[in-house]
Parts: sequence; C-alpha cells; structure tokens
Amino acid sequence: MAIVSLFNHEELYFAIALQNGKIIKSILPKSSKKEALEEVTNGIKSYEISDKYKSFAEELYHIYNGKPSIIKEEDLNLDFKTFQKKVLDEVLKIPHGNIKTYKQISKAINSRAYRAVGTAIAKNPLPLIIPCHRVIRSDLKIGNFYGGTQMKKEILENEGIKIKDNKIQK
DNA sequence: GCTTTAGACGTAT
DNA sequence: ATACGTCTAAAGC
Repeated sequence: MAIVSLFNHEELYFAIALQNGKIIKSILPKSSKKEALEEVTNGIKSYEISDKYKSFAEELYHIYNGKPSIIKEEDLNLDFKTFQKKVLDEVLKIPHGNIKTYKQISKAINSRAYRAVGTAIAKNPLPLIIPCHRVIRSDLKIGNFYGGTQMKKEILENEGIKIKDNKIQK
C-alpha cells in the first residue's frame, strides 16, 4: 500500500507517493488536484491519500522555486535497472544551481550512449528530486523536458541560472 | 555562422 | 524494426 500526499500553492499542485517509507514517485506541478493525483498514482495499484508526507510534497514546491533540496538520498527508492540507475545516480550528484550536459553524464558512466542517457532521464520517476532539469545539451541549449522546455527554463532560472534565447549564459 | 546528413547507444514500443 | 529529451564530424550554403 502506497501513501500519497498532496501540497498546493495557488494554482500549482504537487504530489508525492511513498512506499515502505521511501519516495517512489514525484511529479512536476499540475494545474489541478485531479491531474496531480492521476499523474502521481499512475502505475500504482493500491494507495491511500494522507497528509502524512505533506512536507515532502511541499518540498517539491520549494525545489521548483529554486531552493536547494533537503530531501536525503536515504528517503528515496532508487531501485532502477542498471543503466538507468547509473544515469540517475550521476544526475543526483549535480549540485543546486549547476548544470551538466548529456555528454558529461554519459562520459561519467563510461558510455557513449548519449541518446540512451536522454531516454533514461525521460523516464525519471522522481522529477525535481532527481534534478533532470539540470541536464542540458552540449551546445548549451536547454534541450527537451518532460514538463516542456518552458518549465525546465523556469526552474533553472529560479536556481539563478541565466538563460537567453533558450541558451544558458555563462 | 547556419543547416543537413549519418551513425553511434540502451530501452521501450 | 523503429523511434527517442543527443553527439560528432563532415559537407554544403
């Protein structure tokens, strides 16, 4: 049985799901409670909604607004398949306010599978917590994002990164 | 400088 | 077999 907690601020709805005390799923902000719930419970068979982990859901809101995450690695369920685990482990290491390219990630895990890095990140079950928004293209363009490039840009700007014409400014 | 081309990798469809 | 949140190198404008 998974436990789902919600948090909302104005028109932004965040949600998080935990199983055995570990975070198994987070979502990017949605514009309605219904959407947030649908998204976070996608793929989860049985769950109950409670305020028990509301602080985690609220934390998502803080990360979205550019504050450093206080969620610890031991709170996360990182039970992924080998390749994806390597990729997400690397992404998790990117500090707040910093960025890395797809190429740097693939190099760090001794692979040339830049494309596969993209797909692995696309399947990230813990957006915001695993900062996949900090992974960009080597030409410093934003690249794509599950929640849309616009949202990726917004989060990065909230972290203090300057962006002009879809490009990171050094 | 820009664009297009092709092949490289892991995974899901 | 093909498509993808990509990269590089080469070619042409």
